[in-house]
Amino acid sequence: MPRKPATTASGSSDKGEQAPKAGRATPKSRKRGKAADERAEIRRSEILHAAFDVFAENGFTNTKLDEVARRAGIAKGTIYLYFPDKETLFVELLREAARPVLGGMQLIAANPNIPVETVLQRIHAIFVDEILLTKRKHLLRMLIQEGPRFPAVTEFYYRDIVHNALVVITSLARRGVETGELSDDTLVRYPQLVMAPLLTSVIWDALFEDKQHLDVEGMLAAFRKLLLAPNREEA
Amino acid sequence: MPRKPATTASGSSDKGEQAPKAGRATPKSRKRGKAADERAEIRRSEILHAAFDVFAENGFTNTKLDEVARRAGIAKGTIYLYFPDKETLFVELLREAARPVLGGMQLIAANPNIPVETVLQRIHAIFVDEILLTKRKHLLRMLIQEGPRFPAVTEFYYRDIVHNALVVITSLARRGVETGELSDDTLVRYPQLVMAPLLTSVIWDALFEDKQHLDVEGMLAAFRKLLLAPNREEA
DNA sequence: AAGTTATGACTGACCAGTCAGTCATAACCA
DNA sequence: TGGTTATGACTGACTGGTCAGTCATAACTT
Repeated sequence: MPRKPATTASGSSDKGEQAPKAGRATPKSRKRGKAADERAEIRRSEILHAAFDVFAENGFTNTKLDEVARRAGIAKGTIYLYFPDKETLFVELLREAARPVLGGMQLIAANPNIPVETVLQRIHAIFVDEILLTKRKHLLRMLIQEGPRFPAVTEFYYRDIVHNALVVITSLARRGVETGELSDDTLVRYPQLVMAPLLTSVIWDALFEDKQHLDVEGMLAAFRKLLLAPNREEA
Repeated sequence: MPRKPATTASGSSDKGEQAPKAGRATPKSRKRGKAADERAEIRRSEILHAAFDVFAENGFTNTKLDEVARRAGIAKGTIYLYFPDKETLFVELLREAARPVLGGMQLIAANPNIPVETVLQRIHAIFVDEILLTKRKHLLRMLIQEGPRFPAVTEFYYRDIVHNALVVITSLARRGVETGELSDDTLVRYPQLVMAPLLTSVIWDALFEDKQHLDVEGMLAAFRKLLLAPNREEA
């Protein structure tokens, strides 16, 4: 919950002002040339980068903007030149973090006629490389917990990531059924299943990996085999 | 005038006392009869019940003990007569919440020689009934996010729930392999797979259910079929 | 110099945890 | 039994510390 503003009883200098809570707050570069614009963009991403680390480590509420500023090597006030408030910084961060996964997804979607097994493998690989092996896994955990508090975030993730992924998987599954690579229409009806072991991996990694190792690659491979194997005839 | 001095001889009875931060803090009912002990137990569970709701709705950090007190219909101070601090209240709550699942697990473990399919079905059913269809699903999401901050919690959950479940599933899988109900040893090597669609369901429910309905029972059934079906021969 | 960007001390809301004091009930007394 | 005292569960105003967001001022750019 965004804490109340500090309502300083200062001068009455509000005259319309910014529309409430509307995206970008980058220093208004009216006359700035590309040099300054570039610098601003760099600043912005420096802040996002620092924010990424801190949010991933501490979650939304436990992240202090003082800490973000410290890690970015700037003063706290500077953050507010680039983002209107903590929540927006958080949302932008999640948007940013989604990019590589989204990109990978689209890349896969653009390439039809590759064996179903290969595509599944690639989907799993993207997830492992871009999430499980990076700090993004912590953002994912955050999303799981905090998502409901930020409708804009879940909306974005559903529309731009989840829906896309499911479409890709579903059409893939359809093809698999037609070509006989898949034994039934389970994946067509429940494409979410493809992501299930991935989510499980992230959760296991965060909570229990120190107690018992989980061979994620192995599990994913075994899982794909389950999905594919139409029939396992003995010799 | 804030707070009278009036030095009542109240707090002069400390002699060793409990070690700091160690479990129970129930009002020391030394001479109280069962009536009072009972009342204390009721109070305790009233607090836990209120805390359950509030923690489930808001997560750890966003839960205000003032709110817990309000919902329990008591004063905030009273909470501290039963729990030493917020964290302990939280941990006890999670312990309490784990019981039914743990119980169901043990029940299943105690009954060997039931078809593998049935056992899997029961494991899924317990999870659905006791977690997905209750507010416990929110606690589970919380655990996913906050777990790493509370080692005592993950330790407890691993030892008492997860490990148990995996043992049950593993031995079940072994039996399945022997009897031929399972086509290979995937589940023996990766028993975590059984839980994967369940976790996915909880996450989907929290984030995307309002955007797209997921038929959990159907997905679980389809998934079990994948696990079992050793071969799907056409007629 | 004029305008833009950066700073960090400051403000006020917020909240976990405390403790002096209250009061219903139990225990004791005549 | 009726009256008195002791008990301790309960209360909620209060403290100390935290932190999002502000703004007067400084530093830099052009």
